Formats: sequence, structure tokens, C-alpha cells
Amino acid sequence: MVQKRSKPPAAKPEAVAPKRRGRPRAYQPEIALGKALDLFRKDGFAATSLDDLSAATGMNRPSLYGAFGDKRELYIKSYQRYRADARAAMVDIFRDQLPIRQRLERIYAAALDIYLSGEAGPRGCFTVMTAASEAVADPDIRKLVLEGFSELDKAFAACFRLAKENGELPESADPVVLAQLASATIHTIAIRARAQVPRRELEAIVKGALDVMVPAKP
Amino acid sequence: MVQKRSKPPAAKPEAVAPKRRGRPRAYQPEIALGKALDLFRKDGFAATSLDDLSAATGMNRPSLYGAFGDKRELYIKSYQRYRADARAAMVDIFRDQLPIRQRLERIYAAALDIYLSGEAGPRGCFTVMTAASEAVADPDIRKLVLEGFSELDKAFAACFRLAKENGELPESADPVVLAQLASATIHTIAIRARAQVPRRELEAIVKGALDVMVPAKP
DNA sequence: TGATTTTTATACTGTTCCGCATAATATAAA
DNA sequence: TTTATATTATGCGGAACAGTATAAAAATCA
Repeated sequence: MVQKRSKPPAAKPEAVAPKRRGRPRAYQPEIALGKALDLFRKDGFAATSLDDLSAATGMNRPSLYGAFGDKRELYIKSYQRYRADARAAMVDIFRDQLPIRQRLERIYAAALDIYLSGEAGPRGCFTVMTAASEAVADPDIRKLVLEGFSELDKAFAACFRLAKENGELPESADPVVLAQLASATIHTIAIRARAQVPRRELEAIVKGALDVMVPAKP
Repeated sequence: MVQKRSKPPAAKPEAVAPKRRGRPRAYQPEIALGKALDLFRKDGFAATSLDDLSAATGMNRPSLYGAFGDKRELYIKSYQRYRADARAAMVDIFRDQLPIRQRLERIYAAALDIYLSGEAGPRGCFTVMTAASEAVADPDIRKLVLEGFSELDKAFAACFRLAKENGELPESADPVVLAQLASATIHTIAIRARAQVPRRELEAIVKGALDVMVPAKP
């Protein structure tokens, strides 16, 4: 692929009106992908049919194929969108300068918001759902899921490492071990959320875990 | 249902040869249920067809229906069998008198044996899998899953309570909070196992969690 | 032997599924 | 206008699916 097309003189970076050639799209890819993600999060891969996806996105099946590929590719793109959304919801918390306890509290609150959202009941964590289903037989999907786990572990470890440098944690604290506990807490509330354990109980689990991981401030 | 049948004088408790009336069964229900469980654990409810189940159990579909009911009932019976098996694998560990650290080590080792078993790769925890899929839309199944979570939480809490009584834990230790952490550790290794994280890494997670939950013995 | 009972074996029904082929439609370029 | 292009709309085809109806088989009982 040397030239993008024939004309566009490689000038403006696709400003506002790309002036596409044929019949205009009747859908917005980002919105449609969001709808697909909603469905997949609710019902999982196997129980979500292309007809369901077609109805939810407002796109008919050929358009779905044209835009996203087959069902598996759409699932993968939905999952990547989920990860991007989750990252976006967390990035401020990881960037702001905060005491470790507060930072963790905000992370878990944001996680619970994600896990408990959904019109037809809480939907849990899509990474966990995918690990429990498609990741077993599909190596590509498995790789993404492992990335998801690893990303979270590393983010938590960075938090604890920073807190230790700031003297918020005892010298004996091991950031990696604490990060694994923090991830485990994420996983347990994600799973329980999906079984419709009420938010109050999940918050109690988080509080108990925090009291063990970081010194509570009285 | 007043009388069981017509003849059997309510004497012997079904010794060995019940002398059933019609054509003898070509299958053993317990073995068939085990095969069904194996399949469900591997592929989940939606991705397991009755043809698959028929092939795995050696029973044709009408026999499956006669013995276990429809697919959903078979899934529920498989899940209950899973719980019974898991309980049986753990009961000794909970009964024996052991230092808390050793007891937990044995529990996690047994759990990993369950989660990592499977000819076609590790299959994780069926309770977690079910929570992630069927428990959302099916209240009966959800109830079973919540029971499963609760049973584990309570068993762990009993362990920690006993350890505290024995002076193995500081007075400040909260058995319920520790139990939630212990369950969280179960959940995280169950999920990661399903994504084929190697046993060594899972054991490292367990060790880290144990070092936080109970004093390591040097 | 013949009747009864229980299970197995075969095959059918209607539905749902995924993916695609074909045709219609709406835009830009010539 | 005409042509080229990109999308939408309709619907087909073959496979897989869950559940069941019907008939054959294998045992006990009379």
C-alpha cells in the first residue's frame, strides 16, 4: 500500500467531511460497537446471535460483516473497546496524586460502577467473563485476556510501589504481592456482582481488603 | 405418592439387585453425569449441544431426557455434582486438626487440582464459570451459585475463627475479612487458571496471599 | 408362551443459526 | 446525465439445534 487513494494530496489529516464516495453509512461505527459490547457483556459470545446484534446496532447483517467482520472479530473488537473504556475511566485515578488508600478506594468505586452497570442487571467484568468462556479454546482471545490481567496487576503494583516510596507502606510491604491481592479483590467482586450480590456487600468486601492491604486512617 | 410401588415390602434398603422390570439400562447414571459435567465444565452451557452430551455419555437423546430432564436440568444436576465432588475433595482438610497455614495450603492445593484438571486444558471453577454465564438470567441457578460462594466463605471463616481460638492469629484478626480474602484468592486463581496461567504462577499468588493472611513460619 | 414394562434406537419437526449472494439505493466523480 | 462506488435491504441455503413421537428391543411377570 503505497498511496492511500489516488487524489488526496496527503494534506489535511481528515478534517471533518471526508467526502466518501458511495452511499453514506446509516450507522456510526463507534456507537454500533458500543451496542454490540452491551449485548456481549450481557449474554456472552455463544448466547448472542447475529440477529440480536443486528437488532441492537440497527445494522443489518451484511453491514455488520462489512464493518466489523464475523461474529468472533466483532467480539474481539468489542472486548478491546471495553478495555479502552475501562482504561479511560481509570486513567485520572492513576494519574492524580493521591494517598494510596484514597487511590484504591476510587479505583474500586470505578470498577463497581462498571461491573454493576446494565439495564438488565449487573454484568460484571468482561475480562473475567471472557476468561471464563472464550479464552479457553481461542488462543488470540486468551492472549488479550492475559494482557488484561497483567495490565491490572502492573497498575496496582505501580500504585503500591509509589506508596512505598512515599513512606505510606512499611518497608516489609511487597508491592507485587499486594497487587495480586488487589487484583484478586477486583476479581471476586466482579464475579459476585454478576451473581447479583448487592453493592453494599461488595463494598464491604473492598473495605475489608483495603484494611488488610493498606493501613486504615482513623 | 403414598406407596412406593406395589410389592416391595419396605424391607431391605435396596441391597444389590433391585430386579427392575423392563429393559435394563445401558448406562450408569453417575458415570454419565460425570461425563456431562466434564463437557459443561469445558465448554459451558450454551456451547455444549445435546448431541455432544449424547456422544460423551453414550446415551441417546431420549435417554438423556428420561434420566436427567432437559438441558437446563442436566446442567443443574451437573453443577450439583460438581459441588458434591469439590466438597468431598475438601472434607478431610476441614476435618483434620491442622495449623491454619497448613490447612490453607492444602485447601489451595486441592482447589488447584480441580481447576487445572481436564484433558483439553484447565477448566477453572465451575461455580465461577456459572456465575459468569447462566447465573445472570436464571434465578434458580443464581441461587445455587450464591450458595456456592457462601459455603466457601463460611468454611474459610470457620477456619480462621478456629485458628484465632487456638492463638494462631492476633486478637485483631477478623475471621470474616480474612475469609473474604481467602475466597478472593480462590476466585482469582480459578479465573487465571481458565486463561491457562501456569500452576507455578498460581501457586505464587497463593503463597503471597497466605503470607499476608497468616503469619508465615520461617 | 404371551403380556407388560422399561429402555434404546431412529427419525422427524420446527426453529434458529451464521454467512453470503443478489439486488436496490444513495452518493461522488466524470 | 452517465458511470463508478459504497452502502443498505432482502432473503436464501445449509447446518446445527432442542425436544419429541414412534417403533424396536430386552428384560420381568403371569
